[in-house]
Parts: sequence; structure tokens; C-alpha cells
Amino acid sequence: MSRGGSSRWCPTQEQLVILEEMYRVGIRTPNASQIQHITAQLSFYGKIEGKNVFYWFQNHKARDRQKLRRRLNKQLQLQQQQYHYHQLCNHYLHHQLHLMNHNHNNHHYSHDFAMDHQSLVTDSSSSQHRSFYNSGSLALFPQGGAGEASSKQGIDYKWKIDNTEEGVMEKTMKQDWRTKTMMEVSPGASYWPTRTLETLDLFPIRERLKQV
Amino acid sequence: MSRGGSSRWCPTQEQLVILEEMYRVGIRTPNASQIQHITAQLSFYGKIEGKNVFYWFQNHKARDRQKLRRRLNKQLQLQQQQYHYHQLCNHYLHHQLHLMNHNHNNHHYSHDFAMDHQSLVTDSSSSQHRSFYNSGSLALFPQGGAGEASSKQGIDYKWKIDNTEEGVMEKTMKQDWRTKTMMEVSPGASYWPTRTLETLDLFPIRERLKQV
DNA sequence: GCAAATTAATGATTTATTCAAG
DNA sequence: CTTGAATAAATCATTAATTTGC
Repeated sequence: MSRGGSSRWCPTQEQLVILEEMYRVGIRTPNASQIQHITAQLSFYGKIEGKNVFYWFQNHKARDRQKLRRRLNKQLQLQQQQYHYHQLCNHYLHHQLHLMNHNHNNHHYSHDFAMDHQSLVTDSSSSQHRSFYNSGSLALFPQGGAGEASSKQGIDYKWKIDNTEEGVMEKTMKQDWRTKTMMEVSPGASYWPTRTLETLDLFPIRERLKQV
Repeated sequence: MSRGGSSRWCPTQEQLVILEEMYRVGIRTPNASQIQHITAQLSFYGKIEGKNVFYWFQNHKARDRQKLRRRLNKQLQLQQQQYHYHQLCNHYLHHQLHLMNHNHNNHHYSHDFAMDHQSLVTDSSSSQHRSFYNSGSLALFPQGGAGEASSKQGIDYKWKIDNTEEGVMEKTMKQDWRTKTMMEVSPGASYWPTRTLETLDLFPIRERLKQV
């Protein structure tokens, strides 16, 4: 835009201060009448339109969230980086020992901890080492050589997960896995929860509540 | 269910520890094959089915979010309660003074700060006092008696906002202000953003990027 | 100092996702 | 399952900060 003013609203400092204050005390998505009020009042301090107020709250909210998310992600990454291999090992061992002492009612353990410990870093078939710290991925399960229990089911999978941040995680996993599952899984496995026949909800027990 | 076991899966502590660890490092919504792997591996520690794994992640994720939200709400509430009236006053005054000194390029101020300060607590027409702290609401704007600038636009609104928590706020504001606004606002005001004609995006300049 | 060049902020739009009603 | 309202996310675009070479 050439004549008149600039092509976009440029809030005066007073307007900004007040908007920020309103945001701080909780306003996030003002409705029409609120926007009208705000606009009217802020016009005291300079040219302003309703859309400016609307957009300002939209953007401020979004960028607040963004900042928060970035902080959290950075923190997570740090935590995970600082979580060195031997700490994980110790943690795992500790739990195993603990459980050894307290949870003997259901199961018997035929494997030894040296094996478990080893399996955290070593691929038993290839002897290729990867540390959690360097690879950014993590092997959680004991692998192979566990005798009866393990061989009974032929468990030999290696389980690796990407150590990516939450945001990406959430994004890439948004698919209806249930339909996918039905295609992928061998039909014999009673894998999927047996659903009761869908009946119409003629008389809902109670109204759907918003979670807080 | 009476014979066999209990009617629902009761995770062993090992299973729980591993599930929690997997959750901690980022797994949220495992897909079919992931669930198969997890189930197979966890069956080493006790009876378990795929649906158990599926439901566990579903529930854990949901309850995590819930917890987070509650914490945030509580914090917000606390912050707002601790924000005493006189602090707000000082803050406001401070900014006004600051702006007095640094922002004279755009506007002229014909009202004095004693008035502004006063207006924070006093309704000029009724002399009835309310503190922010006691009423849970907040008056941000100078009121009346501002001479030229104010009378020029006939600004005399009193602006009060509910000091409720985020959740409630969000609830009551769910309406498209744009359509509403068009109905409510006097037609003369160039209030709504002038949209350029929409053209089809036949050849997107570049792929859409994900935010990090 | 200062003005072009570069970068960071942020106002404005568009696109995608979510949620619920029909 | 479809649709509409509402909102969040992503992106575009302009302005302010900042840097840089003189």
C-alpha cells in the first residue's frame, strides 16, 4: 500500500501493554462483543480495527504455545542426552533386582541379569555395538538366549524407536491404526479386542463432559 | 469372571516399568506391528494381550494430558490470585510513565495520570469502589473526563472481564466472531479484513513444512 | 554515524484438525 | 458418514531490529 498509512496495523505501546495485560489475566479468544469493546477502548490510543484485535489474540496465543512447546522439547532433548547409557543400565538393573525380591508370585525367571545387561547394548547376532547416547535410539528388551520362556514364543525381535521429540512423534502417528491393524496382523492371533456389537445410544447415561 | 484369572489384565511390575519407560522416551500411539512386538516381549513377564498394550498407551496418554492440564490450570489460578490489586496499579502506572517519556511521536495525551490511576479503582459516576483483588474483575481503561481525545470519540465504556480460569474462558468464547461481528457492528465501520479473491493453488510454491 | 543488507518479530491469511450435530 | 463451526497450525508478508561495510 502506498498512500495513506502502512499496509498493516502497528500497535502503539499503550495498546500493546493493555493487550498483553488482558492476555495475562486470561483472555485468549475474545468473542465479537468483547472484541468490539476492546477495539473501542484501544482506539483511544491510536488507530485500530476489530480484526487487529482478533488477529493479535490468535497470534499471541499461538506463539505462546509455540514457545512453551519449544522449551519443553529442548528440555526433553537435554534430559535424554544426559541420560547416559550406564545410567539406563543401572536403572534397569536396579528394577530387575527389586522385582526379583518382590514379585515372585506369578513367574519364574530362567534368565540371568548378565544376559539382560548385555542385551541392552549388544546385538547378539551381529555383535555390532550401538550406545543409546550415540545412536539416539534405545533397545529396551532382553534379546535371545533366555531359554524356555523366550524360545517358547520365538521372540527375537529387536525393538528400536526413534528418539525424536514429542511434536514429531505425535504428528507422524496420526493414522487410524485399527484398520491398518486388521490388514497387517495374521488372522489367527486373537489380537484385537472383541468388540460388542454396536448398539444405538438411545438413552445416553449422561451428557458428555468436557475434561478439565 | 470366576475361574482362571481376574477379569482384566493386571500388569506385572516389570511390564509396567517397561511400558512407562517406553512412554517416557516418546512412544504414544504404537502401530499394529509395534504393539505386536511389545506384546510378545512383555509376555515374557506375564500374561498379556495386544489390546492391553493398546489400551494402556491410550489411557496413559490421556491421563498424562489431563494431569498436565490440571497443573497448568492450578498454576494459572494461583498466579491470578497472587496478583494483588496494588501490584496491578503500580504496573499500570509504571508503564504509563514509561510511555509518557518514550512514545510522543504518534499521539498527544490530554488526560493526566492521576485520572488514569483513579479510574483503576473508582467509577467516576458512582464513586463506588471495587478492588481487583476483591471483585475478581479488572478495569483497564481510563474513564471519562479526558477532554478532547476522549470526547472526540465519545468513549465512555466501562470494561470488565471475568477473571475466571482458562478452561471456562475457552468454553464461553466458542463462537465465530466474524459472522457475528458482521451482524452486530454498524455497517459503516470498515471492520472486517478485506479479503483478496481466492485463487486456486495449482502449483504450490513449496511443500508445506512442519513446525519444530 | 549511516544506509544497504540481513535477520528477527509479528500482523494477516490460508490450510488442517477437531468436535459435535444431523 | 457427512457437514459445519470453531480453533490450531502453518505460512505468507511486512515491519522493526540488527549487523555490516564504508
